[in-house]
Order: sequence, then C-alpha cells, then structure tokens
Amino acid sequence: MNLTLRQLRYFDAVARHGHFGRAAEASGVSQPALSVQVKELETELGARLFERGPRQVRLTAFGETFAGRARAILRAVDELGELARVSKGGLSGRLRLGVIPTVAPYLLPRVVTALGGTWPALDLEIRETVTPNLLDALAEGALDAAILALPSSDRRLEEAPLLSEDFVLVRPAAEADQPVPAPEALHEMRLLLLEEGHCFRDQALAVCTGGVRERHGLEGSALSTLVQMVGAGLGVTLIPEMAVAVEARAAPVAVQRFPAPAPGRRLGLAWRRSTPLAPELRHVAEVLRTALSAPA
Amino acid sequence: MNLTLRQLRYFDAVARHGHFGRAAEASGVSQPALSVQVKELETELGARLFERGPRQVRLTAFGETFAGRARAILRAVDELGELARVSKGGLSGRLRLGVIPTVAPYLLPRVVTALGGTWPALDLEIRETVTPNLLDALAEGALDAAILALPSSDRRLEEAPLLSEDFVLVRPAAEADQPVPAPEALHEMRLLLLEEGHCFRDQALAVCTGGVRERHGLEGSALSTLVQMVGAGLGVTLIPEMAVAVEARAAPVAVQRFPAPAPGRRLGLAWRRSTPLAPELRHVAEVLRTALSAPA
DNA sequence: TCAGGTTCATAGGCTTGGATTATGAAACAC
DNA sequence: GTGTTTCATAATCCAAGCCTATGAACCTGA
Repeated sequence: MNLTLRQLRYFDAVARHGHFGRAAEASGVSQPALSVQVKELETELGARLFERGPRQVRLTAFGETFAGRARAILRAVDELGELARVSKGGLSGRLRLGVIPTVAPYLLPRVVTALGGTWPALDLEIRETVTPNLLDALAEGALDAAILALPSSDRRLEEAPLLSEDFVLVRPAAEADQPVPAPEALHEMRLLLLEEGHCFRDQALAVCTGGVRERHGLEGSALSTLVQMVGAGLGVTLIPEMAVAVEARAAPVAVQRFPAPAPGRRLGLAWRRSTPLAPELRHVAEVLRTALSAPA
Repeated sequence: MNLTLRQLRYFDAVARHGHFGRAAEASGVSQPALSVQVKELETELGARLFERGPRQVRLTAFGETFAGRARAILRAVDELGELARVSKGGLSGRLRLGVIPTVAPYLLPRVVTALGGTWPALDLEIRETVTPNLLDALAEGALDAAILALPSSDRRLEEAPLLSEDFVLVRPAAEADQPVPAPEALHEMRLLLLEEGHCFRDQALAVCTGGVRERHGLEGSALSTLVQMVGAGLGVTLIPEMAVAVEARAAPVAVQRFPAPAPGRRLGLAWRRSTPLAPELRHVAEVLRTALSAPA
C-alpha cells in the first residue's frame, strides 16, 4: 500500500464538492485524471470511499471517517509549508485574520495600522463573521488567527487577551434623564438583540438573568442597526463601549453607563495550537494589546 | 510548493539514520534517488534541513521541528491504512502487542490463547520490554497496544483495566515461620530489586516508604533471577501474585502474603487514542479481562 | 604529502506514473 | 427515444523518479 498526498487531495476535493467534475476543476486537473487517482486510492485501500449515485456522489460510512483523517493530514502538510516560511524571516507573507462583527468596524483601523507598522511586508487578509464560523475556519486552517470574545472554550485553540471593556445601555434620547436601571432590570424593557450566532447577543442575554421578552422581527444584524432602532423608539439595547463613539452619534439616543461591576466582555486573539505561526502570533497579540490599550 | 509523502519518508529516514546511504538502504532505494528527493524537499521549503558534515549528517534546528511534524504526518498516513483494514472484517492481520517483562512469562499463554480463540485470523506479534520503551513504541506507532501497569500517565493513550493483583513477599525457606513483616518494615531487610527501568522496581520501592538500602550488584533483570537469589540467601524480594505459581516452585523459598490492604498493582491494556484500532482494542481488552479473571 | 576510503552530489539513460483529449456507459428528463 | 449529465475507460504523451556510473569533498594513515 502506497498512498500519496495527491490521492488524498483529490479525494478530499471530491468529498467536499460531492461531484467529480467540479472537484477536478477546483483541483486544476481534468476529470479523468482525478477519477483515476480516486479509483486507485479505493483499490489500494480495498474499500469504496464513495457511493456513486447517478445524480450525486456521497461518502460511504468508511469514506466519512477516512475524510476526517485525510483532512487532518492535508492540514498538517500545509503547516509544514508555513513552518518553512516562518522559520526564515519571521512573520511575512499572508496572514488571514478573522474578526467578529461586533468588533470589526471599531477596531480594524487600529489593528491594520499596528500590524502594518510592525510588519511592513505583511499581507493582511481580513474575514468578518460570527464566532462559530471563525472557530470552524480556524480548525480547518482557513484562518491563521481570529479576534473574538474570550473564552473561546475550544481546547484546540490557544488564546491571548487583548482588552476588556464594559457594555453600555443605549436608550432613546428622550429617556436620557431616567435613572440607570440595574442590569437585572433590563428584562423589564424591550431589549433589542443581534440575530442568532453573534456572541454579543448571548452576552447581552446573559446580562438579563431574568430572561427577556422575545421580540421577533426586532433583531438586527449589526450594532448600528440596533442603535437606529433605539433612536426610532423601538426599545433599548446594549452595545460595547468601543462602539459608542461611532454609533451613538448617528442617532437620537442617550448612552448610560452601569455602575461597577458593569457587564462587559473580554476580547482576545486565538489561533490553532498546532500552527507553526504560534510564536509569531503571541507577538502579534502583544503588539495588538499595546496598540489597542492606547486611546483611539 | 508541492510536498510529497515520498519526500517526507526519505527525509525521515535520513533524520533517523543520520546517514544518506543507510537511509537509502532502509528505504529500499539507491542513495542518489534519496539524495535527490531530500534536496528537492529542501529547495521547495527554501531552507536547509541537514547540516552535511563530512563525517556525519545532522538536523538543523529547523529540520528538528520539521522532523517532528513530518513524523506525525507519516504516522497519520499509516493509520489511514489501518483504518481501511479494520473497516472491513474487524480485527485481522497483524496486531503488535507489547508486554512488560514482569507480566509476559505468566500471562502470555493465556493472552495468546484468548485472542487466538476469538480472532483466528489474527497474526499476533509480541514485544517484551520495559514500560518506557513500550510508551515510545506506542507513540511512534511501532506497537498497536501494550499490557502494562496502570496508570500510564500518558495523555495520548487510552487504557482499559485488565486485572488487579497483590504483591507477595518471597524470603528464604528457612524463614517460613517468621511473622509477616508490615510492608513499611521491608527497608529493614535486604530487598532485592529489578534493575532500572522496570516499573515493578518502582512499585516495590514505593512499598518501602522508608527507602531501602541500595545493594549494588544485587539487582536482577527478571523476577526468576530475584527468586533464585532469595533462595541463595541473599535477601528477600517482592513478586506479583501471578508469578508465584511459576517462580516459588523453582527455589527453596517461602511466600508470605501481606494482610489487607496489601500492596499491589493494576494491569491494563493501553493504546494510542488516535489509532483506528481503538474500537477493536476495547473489545480486545474485554476479552482479555474475561480470560484473565478466570483461574489459570 | 599522497593514496585510499567514505560519503554525499551530479549526470545520463530508462521506466513508470500522471496528465490530457476522446470516447463509452449508465441514469435521468422530457 | 433523444438529449443531457456524470463518471469510467482508452490511447497517447510528457515528466518525475529510479538506477548505475562517476565526481567532489573530506578524512585517515603511512
């Protein structure tokens, strides 16, 4: 038995696309070339990897577990390449950084400036999406690191804290003179939330230990939407402190801070433990921590 | 950059042998063929992997970390092959089982019988050596499973208990009428020990919390040697209960059991968590547990 | 200092593996 | 049934990899 990485790559492509033709195209080879390699792989293994249906290709049970391991191997091989790149000249080339949506608009300028200043040769690629997607992308090696709320509670990740900040209450400007409610009292008010998937939604919910009245149709996909909704008198909302400067100015709302201990969140940088970039990423976290602790 | 498994295998061979010629021989190819592949690997990586000295080949610092990752990949690929074998027909083909020396002579017959009875097609390969070697071999994939004393305290291993047994005191036959000493009192006597590396040596030492008088030149490499030394009046020793039937008969010695709670050991089966054989090995442990709990 | 030995790199010729295009076969859609 | 989609097979070609032979660098010992 003599497996090759080529076979694993082609197999993985078919497993992902569920289609030989498209897998071949994605792999940059002709369909027969790919078919032959996959068939050879099956022959060497002595087991079918795919159920070839007339309309679709599906993994067998065996193929399913095989795919998991094959992917891990391909990822590890990719990391070998990264290892070589890092080993000479430190951080350079592409760095794929993920950022959660409730951070990206407010921090990215400073992040880009700080990293570009320290590593001029760095080719930064940013991807903004919700935490679950970031975690998947990190696990698959599609991202090198991500800025998200700590803790990630993913054992495969290493994380470094970047900053902590409080949440503030945003209410219609007309209510500016009202006393600040206790966080626990928020469930008495109409609290507007981000849609499912945003970690900030869960954090906001956690503040209201009593639960909130669900307001279907009153969810936003971005903090600025929520603030606009508050300005229109639809309810109140929480936003992280870093968003105040940008968002509170754009609508007729009042911002109120909670007395200590105020609810808040910790943000950090996270990366796969096994990435060869780990030492460099610790340095990146250091640089970001410094840059972000300075006033904007 | 397009690494191949072939390159990694050849590189690994050179890293292990520290010698291109021998690595080539071990890999079953000519030396130039191997040299070319390694050179190509270095070119693709853009970094040297070896320091080519005139008298020896040594890994560079980069090569060192590279080798670790490369080996992990090669192991994972081997496991893919095993996965295929296991996926159809369950446990069959070769099973490489390690056993510690203080267990092997007494249990192996029953182990072989039990496994051969349940899996007739199984080709059992036994390797007897001390625990540290077993752990290395398991980690490298040179063994599929091992029978050793629990706990292994290696997080990469999964383990299943097989049996627990007491230790008994072996003393010269002339002392058969003496009262049984408390385990703590053993350091008053000349306790004969196995040589370094045997886990049973450490377990015996642990029994004598007060420490023992070191008797250089009075260590044995096997329990039967120790018992013979006891028979010759050189001191006393501890042996596990399973060894009594075989060993105590072959020398003029008396066996004394300790009152509860007697010192003892737990034996178990251990295997790499990532091996595809894991489900089968749980079954193996089950079979062994049953077979070994029955009287010999 | 020079002859001989060891060890890794390079060169030339050959074999095999992988790629391409062209074509076949099976299943569905209408 | 005719056309379409999709994977497998066939024929052909090029390049990657292997082997033998040889070179280059360095050590060793008289």
